[in-house]
Amino acid sequence: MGLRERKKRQTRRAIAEAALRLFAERGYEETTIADIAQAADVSPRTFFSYFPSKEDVVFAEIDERLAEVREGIERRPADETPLESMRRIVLEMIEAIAAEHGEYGAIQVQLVLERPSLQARALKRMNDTEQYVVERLTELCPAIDEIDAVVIAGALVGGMKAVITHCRAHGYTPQSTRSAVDRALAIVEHGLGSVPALTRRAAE
Amino acid sequence: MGLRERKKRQTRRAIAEAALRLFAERGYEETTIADIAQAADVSPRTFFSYFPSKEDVVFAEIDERLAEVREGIERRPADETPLESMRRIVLEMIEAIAAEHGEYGAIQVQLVLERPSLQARALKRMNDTEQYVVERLTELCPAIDEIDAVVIAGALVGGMKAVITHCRAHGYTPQSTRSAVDRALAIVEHGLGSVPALTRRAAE
DNA sequence: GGAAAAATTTGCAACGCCTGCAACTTCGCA
DNA sequence: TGCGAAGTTGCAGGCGTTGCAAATTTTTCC
Repeated sequence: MGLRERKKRQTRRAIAEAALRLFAERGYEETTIADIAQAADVSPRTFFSYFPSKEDVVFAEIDERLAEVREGIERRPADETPLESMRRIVLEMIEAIAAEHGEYGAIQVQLVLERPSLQARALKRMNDTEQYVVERLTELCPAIDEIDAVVIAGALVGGMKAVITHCRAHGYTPQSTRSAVDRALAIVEHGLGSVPALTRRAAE
Repeated sequence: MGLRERKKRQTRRAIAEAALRLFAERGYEETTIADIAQAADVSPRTFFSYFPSKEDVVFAEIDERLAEVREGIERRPADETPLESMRRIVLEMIEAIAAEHGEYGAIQVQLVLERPSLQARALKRMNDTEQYVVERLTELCPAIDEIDAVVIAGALVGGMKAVITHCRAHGYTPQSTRSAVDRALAIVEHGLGSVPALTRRAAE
């Protein structure tokens, strides 16, 4: 790797760290691109040659992690059922998303939970990985109905998103988060009909 | 209703229609707030006293419709199981979301499918109605576990969102969309394990 | 080692969204 | 008819974002 590439990586990192630090210190809206650029020792214009927008810098880390996970997912033992494979894939992704990365993980989570616009962006990303799940799914079972694949991915990702967000927002410990995820997977796999409270009549 | 209120309603409508017409004619990004204001015969500044942002004008109609649905939902016969009630609620909401409203319905859908930022906003709204589903659910079954409620809402809304988006993007007819929704509900209710293709081993 | 070529950074100007503010107009009510 | 409330408007300005061309740095090749 040449000097050029090394420097670019370094600059990218400097910008991201400066941005997250400032966001933590004085808030997201209160930090301008100019502030970030100054803190990272680059020109404001350069910021945009590394990140397409101010919002993207918040998701840079998690995106890298997700990309790694996707690469690792390509090779899976072929002797498990598609359902088992999907469970694995989902768990690995959750691991990547839910783990606190570096020292700024908590800040990123807090920012996303607080700012509606960041939340929207996060949901968009979630939606994009849902597309990925559809592709992986149709690859695992080529005979599957298109609608089925779409629905399964939607319900799976939707359910997982819901638990994780809930656990995050309510300060669950990693352990309780994990057991909540297990519970969520079970519900999605066995159906809403398997939840007793749902099929009991309200009369009492 | 006094003159004042009537005029406001009228102005709001004028702005929304002008905006959607211009979006359709020359594109979303190609239309500025100034253009919309001029077409609606108000000052640019006034636009923002009716809609908080340019994006919101795209969702104004659907938001109104959803609000109506929510009001109608409050009163449900108490002799059905929560699961049945949820199905009704979901179907009514889908009806509201999926139907083409007025002459601009198709344009709104197209805009949202095309523009990533609008897609993100749409997902955020979806997420908000998911919160509503959680509330309604815990109301229907007060004894339900918190996590269960969150997961169920997430899977339900996630699955529905996935089918509808897919049908929309692929130009399904209303009939085939409806049957796809039924299929989706069945999958979510009975669980992914009920889909044969998923539990068959890949070996053949 | 040095010059040409390629990639990167930078400053500049501009556009468009959005907001706060203060003046102005319109409406409702007594 | 006049007063207060509500709504509209213009203005000034901040901020994110982009295109462009000049300046700088890195690579490549002689």
